[in-house]
Amino acid sequence: MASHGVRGRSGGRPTLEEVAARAGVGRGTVSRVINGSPRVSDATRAAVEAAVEELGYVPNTAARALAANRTDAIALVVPEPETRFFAEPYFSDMLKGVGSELSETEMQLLLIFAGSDRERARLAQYLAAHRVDGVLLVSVHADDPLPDLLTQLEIPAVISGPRSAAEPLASVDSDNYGGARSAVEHLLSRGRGRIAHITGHLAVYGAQRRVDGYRDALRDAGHEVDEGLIEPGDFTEEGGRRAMAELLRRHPDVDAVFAASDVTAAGAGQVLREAGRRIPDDVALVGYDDSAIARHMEPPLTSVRQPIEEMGRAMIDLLLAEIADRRPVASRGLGRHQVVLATELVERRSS
Amino acid sequence: MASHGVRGRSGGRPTLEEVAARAGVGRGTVSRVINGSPRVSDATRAAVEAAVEELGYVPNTAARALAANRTDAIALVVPEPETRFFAEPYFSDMLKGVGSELSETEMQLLLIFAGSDRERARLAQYLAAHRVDGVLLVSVHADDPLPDLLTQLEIPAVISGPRSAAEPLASVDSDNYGGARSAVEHLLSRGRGRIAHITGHLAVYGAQRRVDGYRDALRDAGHEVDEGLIEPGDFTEEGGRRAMAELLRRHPDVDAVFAASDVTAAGAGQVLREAGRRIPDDVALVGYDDSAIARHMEPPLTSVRQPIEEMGRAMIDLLLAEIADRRPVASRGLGRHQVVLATELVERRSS
DNA sequence: ATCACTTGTGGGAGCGCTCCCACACTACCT
DNA sequence: AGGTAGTGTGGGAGCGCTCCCACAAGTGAT
Repeated sequence: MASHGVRGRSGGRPTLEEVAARAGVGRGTVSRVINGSPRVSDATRAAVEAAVEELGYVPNTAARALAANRTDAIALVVPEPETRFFAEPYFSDMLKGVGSELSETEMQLLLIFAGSDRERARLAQYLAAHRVDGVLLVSVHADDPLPDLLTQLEIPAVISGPRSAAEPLASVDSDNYGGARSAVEHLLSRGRGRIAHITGHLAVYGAQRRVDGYRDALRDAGHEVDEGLIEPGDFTEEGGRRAMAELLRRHPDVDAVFAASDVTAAGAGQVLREAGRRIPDDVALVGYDDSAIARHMEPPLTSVRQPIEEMGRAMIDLLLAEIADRRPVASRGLGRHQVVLATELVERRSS
Repeated sequence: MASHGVRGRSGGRPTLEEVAARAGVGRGTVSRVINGSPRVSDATRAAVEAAVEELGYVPNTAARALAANRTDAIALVVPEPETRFFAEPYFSDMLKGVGSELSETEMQLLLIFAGSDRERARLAQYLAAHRVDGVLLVSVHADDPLPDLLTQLEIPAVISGPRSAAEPLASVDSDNYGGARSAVEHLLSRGRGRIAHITGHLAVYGAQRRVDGYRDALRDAGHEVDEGLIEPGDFTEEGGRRAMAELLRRHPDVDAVFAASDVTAAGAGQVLREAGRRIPDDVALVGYDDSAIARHMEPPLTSVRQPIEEMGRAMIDLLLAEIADRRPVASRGLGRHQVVLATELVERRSS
């Protein structure tokens, strides 16, 4: 029976109640000050803040989470193994943007890898326990069940790269269509007339939009689109090699190639060189992503850059808005839930 | 599949109490089953498990954290900016080891960067709120206040790379002394007699131990140690260049160099080449870390490899033990709190 | 003077768990 | 017969917050 009377006062960390006693106010008032409510007089606020300072009070997150039913944490879910995460600068930039935007807030960021089946099962459990207020989904494949799981659990989520034009989740993307256009227009302005396109994996919506941009750029410049010059790839280096070989076989007169990714362009470049074509003299080459590989290729690769860091920031903005919105459950307006950011063509010696 | 809505009062997630009602037992019994207590009869356990399944019950982490005063989360604190984190394979390997070991448990891993002052302030706040049960500290500088903060807050912590021989925190390290010895012994066995050492930053304990290993290997082989052949560096490439230039000036007869890191070795290699020395013909070169750069140098660099992934696993093991230990507060035995893992010399063409 | 607001404040009632004490029951001694 | 363990089990008492209702005191219109 003596066990509790002592414990609170002398023992561990100070509680709200102790701060209240010290400041000579009620528990509710301290809570209001801590949470920045405007309905507190200046004098009271000062008294409470002094007590907080003196006692070194730090709110107990668990208690807050339990009472308020929120966690003040969001997760960045990477449906890839750690290895790829570290290999691709995409994630590093994204994380930088997300981190910088989040540092303005009280929110905590969790990084969760869901590459293996086991990790995915763990993630599902984690989400079911509602241990985060929202989720950032990057690099999601079209058939991934994760987005639907999130919808079902009613967890706010933002996806980078919508899965289709009708993506129900809030999303942030770069302007794939415009980026592709700028690449093709650049090649046209350099006097190239037989411009081929090696696509990305066409199950990815962004890859489709790049094809659309390619077609429209040609059409608007008065060229007719030769569908034979569009060769399907899959974003990989090997895919680039295969597609380029096929293009050279069917269309030996090709004088420019726009590849849907830098690594694809790298693969295409190898095949071109092996076939004795000089870059850019015989065939101009343009990639996409402006990754490190673009700068290190020989010759350095012209490429379409996406503002990845900015995309990370935009995702956070959307997600925080979504989380704040979740009170009026009915009013899920289809407002500004899709953000598209402009790309930029970085010209180098390959074109 | 039928989620709930029948028994649940107002549509939220099922609670312990609801599971108890469904299984026809008391709240305490369900808690015991959930937490794997052995003091439950098989029949009761089965009934509870069935109810959990039917209701799709998932424990509320916040409530658990509040009642039990633990979070089931640990943090991996990286006192570096994100950029370096991604640049160095060290962290990637470490994270892999940590993640794999942790996936056996219910623990959640948080990745926290504390490169800037602002991030550090945030981290301090975070730790003061006791939002994690323990902390993994990697790549800590000797004068970092973080370890002491953790001690003061009584948060279990494990450090990679002790700050001194008297490191009070539990620590995991690779055998810097033995690694250095093996490098020097290898050079001796290749018939080299004038072996120089470019050190790491000597404020780092591990760098000192490598110097010790260098000295003892020579001494034990019957050579006398020429202190002039020990040139201070700082783990960087530029430091390697500077130190090598100095060595060549003072000791033109040097026929082997053991550098405290691969990048240092790379810097030294440049200077050697510029001075017209061939590697390994005129001067043999050995690095430390066995990083990607070692494989990509010309000629490929012999290097001492540290088992980083395994170090990550060992850190988790130590930390979990420390966390489990914290109940008998008095019995802070100075048991096996220091783990040292063996290194391995990877021989390549530079020696 | 009354009424109707507004502003600031105190504190009760939970949130969903874990901990632990009390209480059956059983089994096996004396 | 009574004692003395040991095993399962139920449920009270919190953990430290937020939410919200009640209420005092002030302000202005009637």
